[in-house]
Amino acid sequence: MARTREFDEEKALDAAMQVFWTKGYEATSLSDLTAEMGIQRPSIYSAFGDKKELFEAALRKYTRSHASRVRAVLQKHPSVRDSFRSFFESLASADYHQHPSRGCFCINTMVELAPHDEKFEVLTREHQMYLSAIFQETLERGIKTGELQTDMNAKALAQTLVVSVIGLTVMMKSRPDRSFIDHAVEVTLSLIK
Amino acid sequence: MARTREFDEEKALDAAMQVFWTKGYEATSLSDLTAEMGIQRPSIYSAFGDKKELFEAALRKYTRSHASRVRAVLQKHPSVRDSFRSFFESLASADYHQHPSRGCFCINTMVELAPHDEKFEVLTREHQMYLSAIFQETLERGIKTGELQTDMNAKALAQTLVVSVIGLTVMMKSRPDRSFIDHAVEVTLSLIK
DNA sequence: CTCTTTTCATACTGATCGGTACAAAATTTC
DNA sequence: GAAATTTTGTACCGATCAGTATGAAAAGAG
Repeated sequence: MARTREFDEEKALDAAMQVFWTKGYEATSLSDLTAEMGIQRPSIYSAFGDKKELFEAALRKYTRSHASRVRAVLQKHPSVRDSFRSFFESLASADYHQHPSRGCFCINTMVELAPHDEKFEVLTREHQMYLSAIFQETLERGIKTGELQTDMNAKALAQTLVVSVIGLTVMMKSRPDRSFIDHAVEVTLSLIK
Repeated sequence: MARTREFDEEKALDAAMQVFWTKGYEATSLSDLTAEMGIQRPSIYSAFGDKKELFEAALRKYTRSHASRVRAVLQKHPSVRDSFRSFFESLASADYHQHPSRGCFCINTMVELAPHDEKFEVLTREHQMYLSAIFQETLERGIKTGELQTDMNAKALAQTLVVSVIGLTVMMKSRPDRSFIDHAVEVTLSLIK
């Protein structure tokens, strides 16, 4: 047939994800992208479409891998409480000493694009709903094993935990004292009874 | 002396605040600003400095008025619990049926600029700390009047409530079911014992 | 009224934006 | 090998970006 593609599409998309994650959509230029992806503009357009489509592909890649990482952490401990503690503590310490604080790509997109673009409103909402469902399943596992109170509202608590994760992730971008985050985590975990 | 300024500086700054609040820093152009502020570019530069300085002035105006609105709501009811309920419910319903969801200007800035610009990291952090202090004072008032348990950690709970406010505000940008927000508010309020 | 000083509107700057036309390079099929 | 087809690098497109030079308009001071 013809010439074969010289670059690895997955590696290029991953590089694009890193740039968009770090700088956001508007602040990322095509020149930033070609530099980090290691390919030229026409290759980007032929492989991924325009800037918005590339961003969408990058975000989808992120949410997929993020969801599977969260699932893994929540299944790491037999105790549901330990799982959530481990989840919140990794969240708090992960980006704490890295600059700039990239936070969560999906949350960043909720703030920057969701209000002005329905596609991203839906995409980000679906990811949060998925996280909420994972949290709920985990809580229900705890109820079944007898670790958690049988009369708790697993759905409502799962939704609250999603809100807390978002709040913590965003709050960390302003670099408050470590104790601020630790207190909030501690109080939030106290909801899991 | 000389010619007097024809525009109202406060009104112009307020218009700039609305634009930046709605569109963010990067997505707002000087042309957007001149159109909404009703003045020409040289007037902006002579009165406020460059785009970043104007943004900073707009954010400072926002945080001042936001802080006083929050203070007012938290003092509206004799009962601290009622005050927080009223605060969270106004938060949940305020922007619920407006498009686009502007959320909170300070939170938007935490996501867009704080990670890349220390000035805004500090500015947004200070505002969150101030909110946390208001929350804490309100909780301590409740302890004094006997409405709340005397052994509660007012500081830790105030910080948790700040995190919840941020989480709720950002979550609403993806327009989840109303019940999602209501559940999270209900569970969060249950922390105020 | 004249002079001085500041604000204003217009129009422009170089730089950068997202996106593409085009032709050389490369690879498979025949 | 030659032809066909796709990718690649370069170089460019018009549009828009943030910011400014310039001179006219306006208003107080003498």
